[in-house]
Amino acid sequence: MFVETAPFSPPIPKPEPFVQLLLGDSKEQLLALADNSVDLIVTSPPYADQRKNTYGGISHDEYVDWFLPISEQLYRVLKPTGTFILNIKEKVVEGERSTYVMELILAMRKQGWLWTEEFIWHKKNSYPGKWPNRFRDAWERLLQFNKQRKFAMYQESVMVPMGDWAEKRLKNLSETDKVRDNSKAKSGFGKNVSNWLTRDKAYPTNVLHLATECNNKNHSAAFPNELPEWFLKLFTQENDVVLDPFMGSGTTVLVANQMGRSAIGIEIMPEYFELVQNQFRISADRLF
Amino acid sequence: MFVETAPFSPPIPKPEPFVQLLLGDSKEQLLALADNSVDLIVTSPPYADQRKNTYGGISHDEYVDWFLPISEQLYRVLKPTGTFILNIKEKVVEGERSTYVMELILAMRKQGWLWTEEFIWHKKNSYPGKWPNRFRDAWERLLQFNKQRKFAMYQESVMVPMGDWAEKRLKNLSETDKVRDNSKAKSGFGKNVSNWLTRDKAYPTNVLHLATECNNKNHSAAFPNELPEWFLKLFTQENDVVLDPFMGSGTTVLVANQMGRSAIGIEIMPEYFELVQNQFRISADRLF
DNA sequence: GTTCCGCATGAATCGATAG
DNA sequence: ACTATCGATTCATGCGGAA
Repeated sequence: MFVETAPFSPPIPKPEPFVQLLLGDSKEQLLALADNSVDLIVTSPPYADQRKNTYGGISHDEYVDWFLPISEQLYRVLKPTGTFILNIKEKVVEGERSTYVMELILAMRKQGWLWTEEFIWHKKNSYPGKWPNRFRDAWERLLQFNKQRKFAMYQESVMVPMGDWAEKRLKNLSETDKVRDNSKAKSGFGKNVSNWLTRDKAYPTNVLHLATECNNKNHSAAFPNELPEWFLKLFTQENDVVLDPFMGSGTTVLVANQMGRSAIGIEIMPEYFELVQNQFRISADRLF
Repeated sequence: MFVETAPFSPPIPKPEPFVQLLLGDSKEQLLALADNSVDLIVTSPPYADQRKNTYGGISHDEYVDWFLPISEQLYRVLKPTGTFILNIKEKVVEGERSTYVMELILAMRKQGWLWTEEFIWHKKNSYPGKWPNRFRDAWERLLQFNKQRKFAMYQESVMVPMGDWAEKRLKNLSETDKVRDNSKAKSGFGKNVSNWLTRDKAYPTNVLHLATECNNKNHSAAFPNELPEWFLKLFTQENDVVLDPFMGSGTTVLVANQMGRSAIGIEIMPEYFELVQNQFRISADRLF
């Protein structure tokens, strides 16, 4: 017979992922967000001297000064265990790579940010073209910043299948493995073997191989779904809060919503803002 | 009837590639070289806080001050149309990526160098390991510096045959790539393939996919032959002069010699210096 | 000659332990 | 407290020997 042990206790409040879209300038709109309230920031701000016709084009010598007040707000709203992923790449100015990204990293460190890692996004199908003294630019930076050395990271969620060699390797553990493990206690060795036997996946590296999005979303920046998806898996769990202060066509917030994360998006251009709003209305209509 | 137009003129001097190996500190040995005499510098200096047992290990806060006098000499000896390729990567210090490479780039620009490009060397077989807040580091920087905007570049020499490239590329697609490619990415890839069919050769991008050399050369740095080979093809012709101020196990000078380029190598460690000397003696014995 | 398979090892990084 | 050394973790690659 079933016994109700706590008949009058209220139901456990099930956290419901929310979506919050803010129209306006990032620097100002961020003021509406509470301190230490965001688990992950993933964004691709307008690059210097690019997308002039849509964003007004911040020149590369003003870029750092323009970005620092925003990154200061981002620092405030991010949880201590949170992560900030910044997708950026400097363009060529008078035959040289511009140095504003490096200057930005150095300046953000003075703000208190830790520059934890630099992931490389290898764009497998980069835009074709030919120049007399330059090849196609096939990569972008994905800068990881944190507030402290210990931050939330769920590595298992982005593991990938191992190579074929694993099967052969697992058949009979080589002497090398045994030798390398011999300093360990016996129990440790046994544990290690069991790890190997159940393992068919390997941890990825800090180089991501993704194609750029081909379908045009009426937004000039090509940002594949896989990019935010990967970082969302890696740095958040369900119901965590994800922020994109430069929402654009909404890739990050849409992916976050689909993955059961709460999403906050800020966008200054009304066209893009409404575009994303409509996207959410469409999915809401489908759900109800 | 054949008319000798200049019967007494001396025979046109056939330039003969030379090899010059200098034992000692780079900063001092470089003084022996003439101004504007080198076509290409390809080098991989000891990274900060690394290779302590062999090179003494320059700490990351002293690194820029240590390197600048050398890069000043390199600037002097490089031809105006020459190129300087610097292979380097910062390591993690107290949970953060060290910033000394960025500071070096900024300082070298003040010396007069143009920071033309940053190639990415994707190390397919990067060092394994697992850490609570970090994945394996699978890439290094290949910084391109020049003295002027117009420099010698032979793009055609590094073009890859289409079929071959596609074949190799497809063969090399790891499980990781396959899994991370969703349908969209595949369609993009396929679209590109159809484009390739109309052409014979393709220009590469600024991302290089190479494995580190595993065979032991009694030198701690893993530097595959393909790396200097690629840059030698791209930035030099036969009989041009190639310099490596941190010769190490001699990969760059040996490749340069095999490719019919003149090679100058500087190395401070007598063991490595003799190792390279012996390599050249061996190949000389084989030739004569 | 090929292909297959065993094997060592690499610019790594973190945390614990020792001086 | 601060630095130096050591052990544990882990995967793609090329070589050499074997089939």
